[in-house]
Amino acid sequence: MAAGRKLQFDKDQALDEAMQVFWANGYSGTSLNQLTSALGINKPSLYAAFGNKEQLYCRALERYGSRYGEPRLQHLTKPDTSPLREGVQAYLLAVARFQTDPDLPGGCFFVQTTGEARASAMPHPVVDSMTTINRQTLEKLTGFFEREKAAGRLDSESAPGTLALYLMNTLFGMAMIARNGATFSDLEKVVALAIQVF
Amino acid sequence: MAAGRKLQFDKDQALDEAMQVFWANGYSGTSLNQLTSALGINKPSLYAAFGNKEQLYCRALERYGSRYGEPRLQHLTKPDTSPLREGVQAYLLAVARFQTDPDLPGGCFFVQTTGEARASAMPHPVVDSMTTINRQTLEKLTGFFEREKAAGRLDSESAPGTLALYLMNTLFGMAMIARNGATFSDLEKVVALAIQVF
DNA sequence: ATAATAATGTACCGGTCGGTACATTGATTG
DNA sequence: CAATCAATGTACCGACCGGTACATTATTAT
Repeated sequence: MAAGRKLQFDKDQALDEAMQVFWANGYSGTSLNQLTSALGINKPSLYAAFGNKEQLYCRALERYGSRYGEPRLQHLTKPDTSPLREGVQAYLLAVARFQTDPDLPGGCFFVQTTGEARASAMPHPVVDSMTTINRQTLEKLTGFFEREKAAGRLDSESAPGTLALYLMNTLFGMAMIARNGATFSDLEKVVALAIQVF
Repeated sequence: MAAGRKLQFDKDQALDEAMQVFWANGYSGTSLNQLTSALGINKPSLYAAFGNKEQLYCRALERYGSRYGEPRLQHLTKPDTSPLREGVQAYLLAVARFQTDPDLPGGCFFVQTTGEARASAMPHPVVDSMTTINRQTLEKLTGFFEREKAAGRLDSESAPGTLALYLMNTLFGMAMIARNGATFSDLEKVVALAIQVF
């Protein structure tokens, strides 16, 4: 083992905390003092562990994707035998769950970042990272509908890309009305209507 | 006429500029220097005309509502004889037009503000104002569906409040995917699917 | 003309921003 | 036991933040 003093905080836990602070307050709405007091460490420790504010934000984005984004996507592909509409419904409801979780900042960190991405105060690497994430998400959803269509389980005449865009629109909308205070029950009603399209 | 030097800028025009700067960069992402250079005036003039940053933001919200929000709402009620679905379509497409206008910051200023409203850096009066606007919008949409239902032009079995929430969800979603770079053509496809619910 | 009034330009205020230098503390290696 | 090395706490940096004091410039009323 390397010599020297040990880390006096849990790096993963600190990253989770930072993610929530950024999620709640945005990039330019979050100060280093907010971060250090939320993480319970001081600035030199934060900089030694994560680089700087911009790099910490990018790592928080990655953490959010692996912790909240990707796990829910599995609802789409898991039950291959059930109707398409049920898979989409399960996916949307799973997303609605954590978007309205009272222990979380509300909505979706990706959507928050997308909204802030055109601000001049947002560093370009963060914008690029967010753009890539959104493009990949749309591609994943498009691929899902393409496979469903090839399998003959897609009644709609719409193109897979169009269905993916509509689903993305629904997801983004849910994030914002959750941010505005909508409850899980509210989102349930929205989902019930939204899946009629499929 | 009152004595004293004349205003050397157009107040309405300056408010429009300020609205766009806030719309593009958010509350905490916008600095006074950005505002003064965009409006072409200096700080004392800005403060004499609009109070402070917080009050200017609230006036920008009002301006946005009267300039972009309310005019589009009339698409819902104007053609009382046409099918409900066509009215909703006309409304959504009119919204999609300015959300993707290349001369505007993209998306919806109200949605941007809603996303930032839970940030600790956001002044409470702004949050209250935004909360009221969103509540009133939902009430207007609910009232629309209630009247349509009373007139027997509503096929859906869903409650007016639920339909209003779904419409709001669609509007918020459109704002975010427009913010993410979606074109009017993209939003057209989303609208075509979204109105199938009605 | 001159007094009164209102908007402008400049220069500045205390406070906070993101980021860091440096000395100290604690753990490992020999 | 030093000697070494990494993480911490403190104290600070220049830059920018929102906001304002004050003198100057225009404009109107007397």
